[in-house]
Amino acid sequence: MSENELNTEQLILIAARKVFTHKGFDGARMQDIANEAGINKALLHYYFRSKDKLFESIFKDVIKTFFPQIVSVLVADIPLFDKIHRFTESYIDILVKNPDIPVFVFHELSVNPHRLIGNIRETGADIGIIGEQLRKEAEAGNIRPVKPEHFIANLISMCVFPFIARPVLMGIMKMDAQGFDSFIEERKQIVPDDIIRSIKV
Amino acid sequence: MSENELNTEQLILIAARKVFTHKGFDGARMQDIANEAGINKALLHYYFRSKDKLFESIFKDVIKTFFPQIVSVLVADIPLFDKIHRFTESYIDILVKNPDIPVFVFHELSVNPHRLIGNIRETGADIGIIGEQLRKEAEAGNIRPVKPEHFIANLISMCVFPFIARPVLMGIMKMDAQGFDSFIEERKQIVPDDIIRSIKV
DNA sequence: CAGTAATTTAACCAAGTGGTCAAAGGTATG
DNA sequence: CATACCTTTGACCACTTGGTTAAATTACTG
Repeated sequence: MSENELNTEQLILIAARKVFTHKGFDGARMQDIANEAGINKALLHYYFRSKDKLFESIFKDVIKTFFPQIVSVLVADIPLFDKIHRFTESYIDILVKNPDIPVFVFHELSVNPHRLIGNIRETGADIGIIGEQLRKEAEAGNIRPVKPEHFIANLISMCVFPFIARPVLMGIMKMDAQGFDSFIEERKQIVPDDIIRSIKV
Repeated sequence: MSENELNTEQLILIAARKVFTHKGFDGARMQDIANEAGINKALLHYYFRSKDKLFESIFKDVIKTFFPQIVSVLVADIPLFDKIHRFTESYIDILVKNPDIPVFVFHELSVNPHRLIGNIRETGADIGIIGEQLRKEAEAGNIRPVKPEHFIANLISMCVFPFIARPVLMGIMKMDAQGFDSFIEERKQIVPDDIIRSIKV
């Protein structure tokens, strides 16, 4: 077997991720996933015992590949304004490659909070470091004092929301798919600029 | 019959809205809705022919009661900075009363864009007026020139996103339900302030 | 109050769902 | 080649689903 050939388990995971993120847990059919993977439905139960178990694998995987990439920039030891620029750019890049993830995650979290919230907690995301950085910059007189909760909420909101509201934004702004892509590309500059303008003294 | 007594059709609509917005179309069961309304399942099909038809009623209704309230402020003939404050306050107020609506709408739109996008188009939301206002304010030297698409995207993002990401934000910011409410209340001031700071000359 | 129409119900149905299982096919090891 | 083990499959099952229907109940109307 060649190196780049995928084994059945990987094949299932890829197919399941595609179907679950597109249709959600309730909308996804085991048969859909089997078809997408080009295998028999019973094989899904052979590798993963149930739909729930399979879903949990996917959800865990999505969270574990998403959050750390984002958090790593936020807690990095680099100047604040650099950090804001880098965060925006890398976050939007990830989202361009995975545009369905936000709606998927937030919907599942909303429908089933108690069961899935643990996966978020486990990531150990912490705003302590960025809070400290904001405090120091304010003390040094580089920015005005800001609450880290709102700073982070603003930053993440402006990056993620357009991907969640894509069809609505395309509607009210009369953009086609290509127009939306340019719009997103522009935001890599606009978002950090506006954020920095809003915190500068 | 007293005035405040609801007829069966209204009863169904209220129950259906609750179940659909909580569980989504795929997760909602006709039996759930019947139970919630305290009626027989067959009655749902008597008043609304199918699950699809019932859902469409709810979705249309949600869109029609949501969008106009938001757009009306955006196109009102009031000074820009007032408008930003009023928009934020009224939008957040609506969201506090209907916290599940954003995730519901965006998920359904994401799972079934072709079928539902018409409901958005019909609202006739238009950013022309606010675009014009921004242009004039920039000409008058009150703000710097900004692209209306990004201005609106920023404004809406910062208002709506916290409601979409509520469980995640509560997790990383270590807030309980009450803490989240205060956080949202704070944003009525923070969001317009930050937006205005970002566009002032 | 009779009779007609609108409303509500319980029982039922066909299709689709997640899940099981025994058997077949494949692969490594002695 | 035999044997044991892992992988894959088609057929199947119990249960849930949206939806139907005929009968029962209620409301309206002359």
